[in-house]
Amino acid sequence: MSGGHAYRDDQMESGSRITESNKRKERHRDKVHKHKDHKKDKEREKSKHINSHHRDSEKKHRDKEKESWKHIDGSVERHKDREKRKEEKSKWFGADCKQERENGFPSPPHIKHEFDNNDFYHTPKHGKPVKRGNSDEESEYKIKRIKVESVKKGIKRKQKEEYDEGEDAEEEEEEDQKHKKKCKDKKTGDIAGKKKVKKEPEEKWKWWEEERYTDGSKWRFLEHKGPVFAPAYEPLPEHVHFYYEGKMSNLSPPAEEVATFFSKMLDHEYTTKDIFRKNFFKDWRKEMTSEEKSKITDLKKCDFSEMSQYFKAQSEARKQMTKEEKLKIKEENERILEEYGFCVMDNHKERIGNFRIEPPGLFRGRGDHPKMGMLKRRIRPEDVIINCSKDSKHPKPPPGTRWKEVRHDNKVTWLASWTENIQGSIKYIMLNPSSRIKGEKDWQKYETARRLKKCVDHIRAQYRDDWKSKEMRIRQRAVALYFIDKLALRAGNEKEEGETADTVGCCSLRVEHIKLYPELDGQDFVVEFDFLGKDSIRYYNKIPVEKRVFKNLQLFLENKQAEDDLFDRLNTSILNKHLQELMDGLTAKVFRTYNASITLQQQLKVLTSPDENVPAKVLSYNRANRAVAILCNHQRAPPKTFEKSMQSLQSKIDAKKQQLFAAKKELKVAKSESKSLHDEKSRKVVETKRKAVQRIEEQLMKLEVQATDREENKQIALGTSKLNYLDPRISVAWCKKWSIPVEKIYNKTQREKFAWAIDMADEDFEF
DNA sequence: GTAGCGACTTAGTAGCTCATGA
DNA sequence: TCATGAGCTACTAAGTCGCTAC
Repeated sequence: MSGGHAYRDDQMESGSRITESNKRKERHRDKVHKHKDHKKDKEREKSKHINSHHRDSEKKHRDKEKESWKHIDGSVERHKDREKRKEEKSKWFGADCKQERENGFPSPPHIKHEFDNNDFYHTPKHGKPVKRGNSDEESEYKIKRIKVESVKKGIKRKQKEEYDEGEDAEEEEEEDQKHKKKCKDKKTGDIAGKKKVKKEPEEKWKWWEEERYTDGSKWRFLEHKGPVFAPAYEPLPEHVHFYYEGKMSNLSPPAEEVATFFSKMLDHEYTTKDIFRKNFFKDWRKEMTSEEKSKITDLKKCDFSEMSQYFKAQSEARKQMTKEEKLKIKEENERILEEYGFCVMDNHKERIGNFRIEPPGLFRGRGDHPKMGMLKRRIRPEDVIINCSKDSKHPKPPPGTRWKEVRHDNKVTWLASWTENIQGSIKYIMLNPSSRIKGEKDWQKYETARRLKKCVDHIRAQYRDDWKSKEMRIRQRAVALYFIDKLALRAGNEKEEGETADTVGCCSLRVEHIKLYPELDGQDFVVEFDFLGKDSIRYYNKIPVEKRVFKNLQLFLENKQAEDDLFDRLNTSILNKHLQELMDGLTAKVFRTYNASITLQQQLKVLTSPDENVPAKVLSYNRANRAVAILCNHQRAPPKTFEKSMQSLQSKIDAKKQQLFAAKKELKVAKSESKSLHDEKSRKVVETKRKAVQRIEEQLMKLEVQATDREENKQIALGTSKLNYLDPRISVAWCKKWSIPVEKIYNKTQREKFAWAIDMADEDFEF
């Protein structure tokens, strides 16, 4: 890794989402001259040569890799299997429909038995031992498997640990009993099945051992129940009022609904912001009757406090609900999850990520978003496009409504979509990260990053060479790439002005975002970055760069105003096109993935010491993770209760220290007693006291480690890098190498997402 | 080449849940 | 049993990037 990725404590100190008005002058976005000499420009022969040479080796590698994919692809076999599946499907369609009702999905025939490898999803590695009885029993068992899986994935997700076998046997039995009631016959079969479920751990579908589609399609069969819509607006009770100029006023239901959105946010900083208030008021007025419009003309004269109090009381009442009431709500949510939270994709029941349509409300843009406070309108079935397979049972729209469209596009992964009214962008209903479709993509992402590892030295050599190019566009590209590589900056697409907050990435950096220091704090050629990145999170960093980079930056800044683009002859499209030429599938964001993962791997090697115990090793892991989070600038607002929780942890530590002191004293006394008495009883007392001291020391150490970890994590978010940038196989390999339970670093959801890595990585895995 | 769109990933946080300790 | 707070999940905004039409 060139240059290394320096930790930036100063950045963390000052880093925060910037909300101050970062107004800038009308930006000079005119890039008339940008790339005007592009056609005339030709790549230097040398660079061409390097490129072509590199491309050759890349291609070889690519072909090799494609081959390896092909190996598990087996497209010919897939074709055969498809035929087979057709037959099976028609056979199933003729089958009785009882099962439809029983498992809650209308087309169980398509749900693949987890043991069945006789389908177009062919499992080459392990022919699973399947006990097959007569056909009746088999179909019975199929239903059972599906039910058990759904119960585990859905209702019991939170209570059950996937590696815990025996613990939840009672609950499992209960669920099994429920299921037994649903299945209408064959007592013997049920009992046999029940025993089986109790004894065998859940069989997870190992999609990573199966074929992938190579024709660009994402699925063959897709069936789901459609999205869940936001509940209809419930008007306020009679005694809750809105006041205008101190006078009670009744609002029409549409106006009242929008008013409730504002009143619910009254305690939030948003409602103090001018843009928010202005946008809200403008959109609110659109919902008013003409009478209301003429009456309510000034937001300052509006009093929402009674409404606000009502919602607070409601929220409080929810908290005070009895156990039974809470349980009832929980059960209802579980029922909805069970009904709408899953789909059937290519014979497997898969969890949907977000099956609820976003409810109406006020838009909460981040940073200085010009559209904050605008009304996010209610989405109706008529706005929603459903995507499913032709041969599936299509989801039904709510009574009296219709879908905007039902389409059957298997080149995409979404199940439903609609266009939101704030930015006009499309929103999707997609699968959960634990699904095959997301997992495959994730795995592929890390494989691309690993390919970059093989050619990164060459790419670095080339961009260093390009710093000397005669062409400005090439120099700019090379310097930008250096920043993306060294500092893990995002690509930085251009954004439509006035539509979103003013944030930038590498390619869209402006002159005002950097400062050059020929010498600073004893270091030469320092560049200071200060800009708002994604989500308006501040990026602040002072970094010494190579002389040539520094000189180039000086050149790029010549004759430019603060609001001008630093890289005026570069955009993400040009950069990615160039990267694509260097390596197939290479884009700017691959560098982030690569540098994050390689940093984790290196840091784990450096920080893990073999003699440490498990908590200390986990602390080392978190520190390695933290190094990546700092590199990627993943910040968070310090938790509101941070100081308090640190204080309470510190008092626990103090108490433990006192306890240890006392225990040591007792041990000393016991030792001297034992010395004088020389009997078995006193020796036993010494042993007990010694063990007590040891136990307390361990407890103290755990607390201290916890405190260190928490303190270091104050403003850093580890989750984002863990979920999106760190190849999970590195973490799994580390766990295996040091015998750390994987549960120590991944929670249940994360283990589900990374099931592929947990299964496939051994301790020797190298990124 | 570029603007716009569509599909997807990446991102921080509000609010809920559940474990823990008094 | 209850209060508290840490951890987790759901939510949805905000990015990236490829494709298409002009």
